[in-house]
Amino acid sequence: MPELPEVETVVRGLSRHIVGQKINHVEIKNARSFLWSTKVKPTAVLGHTVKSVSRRGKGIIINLSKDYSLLIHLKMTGQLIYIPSLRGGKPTKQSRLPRYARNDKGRLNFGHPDKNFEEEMPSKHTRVWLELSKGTLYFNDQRKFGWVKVTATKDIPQDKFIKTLGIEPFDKKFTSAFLWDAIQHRPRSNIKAVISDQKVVAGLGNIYSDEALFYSHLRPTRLGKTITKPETTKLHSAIQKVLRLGIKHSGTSIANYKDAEGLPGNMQKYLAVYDRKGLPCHGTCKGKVEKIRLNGRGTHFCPACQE
DNA sequence: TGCCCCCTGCAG
DNA sequence: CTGCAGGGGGCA
Repeated sequence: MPELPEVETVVRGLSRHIVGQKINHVEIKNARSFLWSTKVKPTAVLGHTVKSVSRRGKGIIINLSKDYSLLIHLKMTGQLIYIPSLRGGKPTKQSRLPRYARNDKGRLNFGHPDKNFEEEMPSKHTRVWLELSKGTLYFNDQRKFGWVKVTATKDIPQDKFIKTLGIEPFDKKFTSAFLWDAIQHRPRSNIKAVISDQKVVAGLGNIYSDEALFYSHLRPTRLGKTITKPETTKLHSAIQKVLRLGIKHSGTSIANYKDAEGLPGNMQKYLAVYDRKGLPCHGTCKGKVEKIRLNGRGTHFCPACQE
């Protein structure tokens, strides 16, 4: 369930490890996971070098030399994991990655709770992999919802996924006034639907929407037209607060999120309501977290302190 | 604007 | 074995 903090964590990890590396080979194990725009050939990326890695909403952009880019969406279960080439069972000097989770034998265990766990790469969920100069980048995706798309860099703004995205939550134009305006345009929608709409603000998914509403003391079911200006101001800062917290803790690993080094995030330990059904609210209200279904999504809130 | 679909794995 | 997990596209 990668949302903005998880995607940002992956992007930062990839930036550290794959920039400057050349793409030598692309292996496609699941055809539907690999797409290309009509203007480019799927082989266009071969022989090109990674210039930078960035993020737009929940989308990942790997910018290549010769003005090509890879646009990647992890959707629900996608992972982008970089493994350096091994020489004699040890990482080469230039590809050493001390942050990798290792088991007792010093083998990579991908942050698995079982110390002896060793996952094969490619795994049965690897849909695409890119062989780079010093290692391999694996795109794993259990549920096959995600994709890797080859595009010309100049066409990215017109890409059908990118062009629908709203404002970045850390853009200085994302103000409380902007959010107020968006809410006024959706008076009959519940507030959770507004803030998790990627066309409004890009990056909040189910987890961080529930968390932001908790910190702003707003019940997810509240209709847009009932939200006041002071509440909007609180919501605006809560959105930035929960996203920053998520990034600080390297994202939330509840199902299968892993960062670019195969390590899980820690944000699940700091969630106030998400995945805490029936547990006591962290506030002083003595309420218990409730879980309801809203907009077809599991929705968590504290009935005592969210009005 | 809300609901179904795309998929797979896992909890109940 | 059923239903749920939920990002986002597409459709009525």
